[in-house]
Amino acid sequence: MTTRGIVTLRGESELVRRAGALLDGARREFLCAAGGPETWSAAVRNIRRRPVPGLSVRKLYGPGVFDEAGGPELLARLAEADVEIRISPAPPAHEAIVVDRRFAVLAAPRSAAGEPRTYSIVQQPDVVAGVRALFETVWETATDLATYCRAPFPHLDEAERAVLRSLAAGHTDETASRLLGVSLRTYRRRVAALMTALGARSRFQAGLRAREILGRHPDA
Amino acid sequence: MTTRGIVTLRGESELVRRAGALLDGARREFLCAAGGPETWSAAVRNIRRRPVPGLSVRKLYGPGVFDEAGGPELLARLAEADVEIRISPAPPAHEAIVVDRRFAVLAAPRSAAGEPRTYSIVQQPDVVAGVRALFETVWETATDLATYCRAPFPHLDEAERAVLRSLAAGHTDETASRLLGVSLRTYRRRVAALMTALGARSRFQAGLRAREILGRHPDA
DNA sequence: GTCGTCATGGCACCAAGCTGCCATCCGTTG
DNA sequence: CAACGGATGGCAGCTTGGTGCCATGACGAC
Repeated sequence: MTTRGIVTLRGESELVRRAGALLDGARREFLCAAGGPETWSAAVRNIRRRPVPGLSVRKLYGPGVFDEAGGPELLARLAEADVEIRISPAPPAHEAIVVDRRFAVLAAPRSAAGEPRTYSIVQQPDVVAGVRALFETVWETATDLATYCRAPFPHLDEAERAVLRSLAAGHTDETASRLLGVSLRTYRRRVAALMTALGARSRFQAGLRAREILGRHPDA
Repeated sequence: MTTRGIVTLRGESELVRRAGALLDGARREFLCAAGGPETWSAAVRNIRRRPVPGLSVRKLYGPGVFDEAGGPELLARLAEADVEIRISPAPPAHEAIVVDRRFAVLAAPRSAAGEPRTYSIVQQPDVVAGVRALFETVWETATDLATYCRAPFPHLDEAERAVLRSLAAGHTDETASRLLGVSLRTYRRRVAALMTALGARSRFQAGLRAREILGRHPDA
């Protein structure tokens, strides 16, 4: 049995001061998961500005990035800088960074007002590998930014979700409309509206997009 | 800045001996991510046998569980024991356990023959929360076992994936068949076969299922 | 060679889905 | 009250999808 340490830093300023060089030293891989653009303040975001040849940078966001101030701008800048970006319907609640499979930075939840947020840096190989593996798994099921931009996750109201559930259940329009207690015509109108909202040209595409939006549990 | 430790154990026997009681002490939540059933040997799996009232147990596997020996049996046993199970198309490459939001166990990759595998136990709150958040994100996009059992991810050959891509692209059957260089009749036949393989009753359902199987990148 | 099997493609027909048009029934506004 | 916008439902007609039937051609087994 061996023991190795975790370094916990208090506040972003300390993070930048003490880990900035570390983050900036990424050579092969830089993975970052966050809910929105505000996650790492400008100070943190500004480290790692210079492009590094051979460095693969991947950022994972929630659908909220676009809603927050500065989100679209940030994404545009990142996309230009050869950063791979994907959107996950369920954003990670805590931010995480993994660099070169060597270390991981994990952010604590936003703390009470005034209290500085803490950031923990791990170097232990099993832990870094474990965090990285989870990141990869989420990455695999997330949507590429370009795809997302073509048709961002729309906000669906309850009626629209009901239609979606009917479709997911595999009913014909006939039975689905009866189950929902509306006419066939209305049901079809709603399906059409839904497909427009999803930016889908076929019901198959609508199915694809629906799964992205709802996660895998449209019946929930 | 503070430092807190990680405990690394060598081999499952040491894990069971030293962390068995810890794992067994789960009171509220027990999360486990693994590629297949062989992940934790019988010794590890046997701890935590007694049902604990109020304890929520969630297990996340890859599609490989069913292929490995003992997989279906294990799942059947777990399902009976009120364990929530979901299947992710991209299984986590490293196993992870999070207990009561208090600590996480992360397994190293399978080591060379003879070498005991190592397991690292973390208690630092930020790290545990970070690992847990990533688990949750994967969980959200994974498929419930019951759903999966109704139609497990089939193995698709290249022709079938080509059809799938066409559908995902939103082409009509007419254009899709031309693009694939086959007749309309043949294309439709293939779509029908695909839907059967996917266990889908409508193209919408096929879309849902397709996304589950391919992750979110059918075009790749 | 002759089978049998299998994937293909053409044809036809039916079922399902899509949508334009119009009438109706709200609830709101003036 | 009338006027309006918005959601609804019925109808009709067109497009798309789904499938049974049969003919053809490729391939391997016999």
